[in-house]
Amino acid sequence: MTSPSLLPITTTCLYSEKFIPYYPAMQKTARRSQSARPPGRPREFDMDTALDRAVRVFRERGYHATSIGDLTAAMRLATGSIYKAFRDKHAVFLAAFERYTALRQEQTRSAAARGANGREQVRNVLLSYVEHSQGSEGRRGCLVVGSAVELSALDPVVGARVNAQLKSNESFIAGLIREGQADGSIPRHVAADDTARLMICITQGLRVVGKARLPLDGERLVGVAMKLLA
Amino acid sequence: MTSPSLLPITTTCLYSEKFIPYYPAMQKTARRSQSARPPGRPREFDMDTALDRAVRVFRERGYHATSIGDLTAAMRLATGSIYKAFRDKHAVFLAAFERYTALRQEQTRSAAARGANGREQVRNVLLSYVEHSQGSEGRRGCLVVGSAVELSALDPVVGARVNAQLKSNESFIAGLIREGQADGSIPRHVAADDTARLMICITQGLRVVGKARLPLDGERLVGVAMKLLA
DNA sequence: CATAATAGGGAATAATCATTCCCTATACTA
DNA sequence: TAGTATAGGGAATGATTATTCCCTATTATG
Repeated sequence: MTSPSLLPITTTCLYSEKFIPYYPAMQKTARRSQSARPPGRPREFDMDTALDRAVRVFRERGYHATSIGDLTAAMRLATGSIYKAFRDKHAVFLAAFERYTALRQEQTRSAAARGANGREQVRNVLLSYVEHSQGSEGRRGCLVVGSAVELSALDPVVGARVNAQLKSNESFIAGLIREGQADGSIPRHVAADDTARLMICITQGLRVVGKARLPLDGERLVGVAMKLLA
Repeated sequence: MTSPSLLPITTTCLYSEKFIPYYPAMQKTARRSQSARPPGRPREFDMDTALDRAVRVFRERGYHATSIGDLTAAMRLATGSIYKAFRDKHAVFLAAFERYTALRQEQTRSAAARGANGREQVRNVLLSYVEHSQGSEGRRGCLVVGSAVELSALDPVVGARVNAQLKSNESFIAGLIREGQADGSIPRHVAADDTARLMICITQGLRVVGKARLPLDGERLVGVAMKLLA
């Protein structure tokens, strides 16, 4: 969100050597504009917008079925330009993954924030997941689930990222449960960690089921799921 | 299981024109051995064993990342032989999918059968899913989940199969819940269909989480999940 | 026993893919 | 204003892919 996405596409690969936090490009361009000559045609390119479009393609087609041609079309960047901004296809994917998780995390946190107490916050998170797993958005799929299934086992870099993301989501939910126990909206005897892990299974499962076009009724499903907090 | 897997690899593509139930090869070879001349070298090939090996590769690598080379190595069949037995890679995948779901269905039903009443049967099904989602078996992944995520959206044939499989699993669980309500082990007020759909989400989510190498404790997770039948 | 038919294999092919290379138009510097 | 560095583009490349084609060893039949 608060990222400097307006950047020129440099000659040396910008994104992802070891994939430093968000955009290592920042430091690089900053450093260059001091010491060396300024660039030729800085036609301010919105890399976040391009990445959003890459996210969309990767969500729909997965990693292997997405060709560089698909990416050039979606990102509106020529082949050479993609390879100047990213080391390779894998680096584009990693940047898209990072972008996707950042956006999703924000959506989930803000859904939680709309709840008055811990219980309501968990409920809102689950409802948000159902909504995102439904309809056209659901059919587009989740990049975390997609990466877990398609790449996790054979790509250690993606595997680690998926694992970290799931753990982060899980501890977020566990935190909400503990909040609920503190504010009295969730009984003390609820096992926060086990329940959070099961809820992560539910959220990830919702994405699978939504992608397979089974209809999902938020009120009904979450109504049943809230029994887990009884 | 009860399928005639010992078959020669015929000249005309055996499996999957429109993918007739299990092995259309049966009728074909039978018909030929009557009218025309008998074959050259019928070195009884166990196609089910070959398919099991294909299943393994597809589960580990997914569809797109599995090359014909991977399949020849795994199935111990030369390129030409694969293309004599199947129309194309897609047909191999469909046959592997069918084989996988048949085996899994059997495992799930027999897990359920070990329960004394409806409640115990649901419990056993969930426990069975956790076990299969764990460890090396879990990391190998589920072909239904993999197909849902990687192919469902763009491949209508696979999409329909995945959808049907999920619905079948769901109605199996709904049936168990209703049995439990009949035998008194599950309260009447439990919404069978909604609960079954949520449980399908749990099972599919377990496969995602298991593939991402999060540890899964069967007793704890299922213990929490059984609250859904309260 | 000779013959014909074909199962199974693997080299050849054609398409597609990721990646590299180089060109051109631009805009800042000197 | 002339010079130059380079952003962005797109053709060329080499690797990999799915698929086809054809060869060979085998065996039931006449």
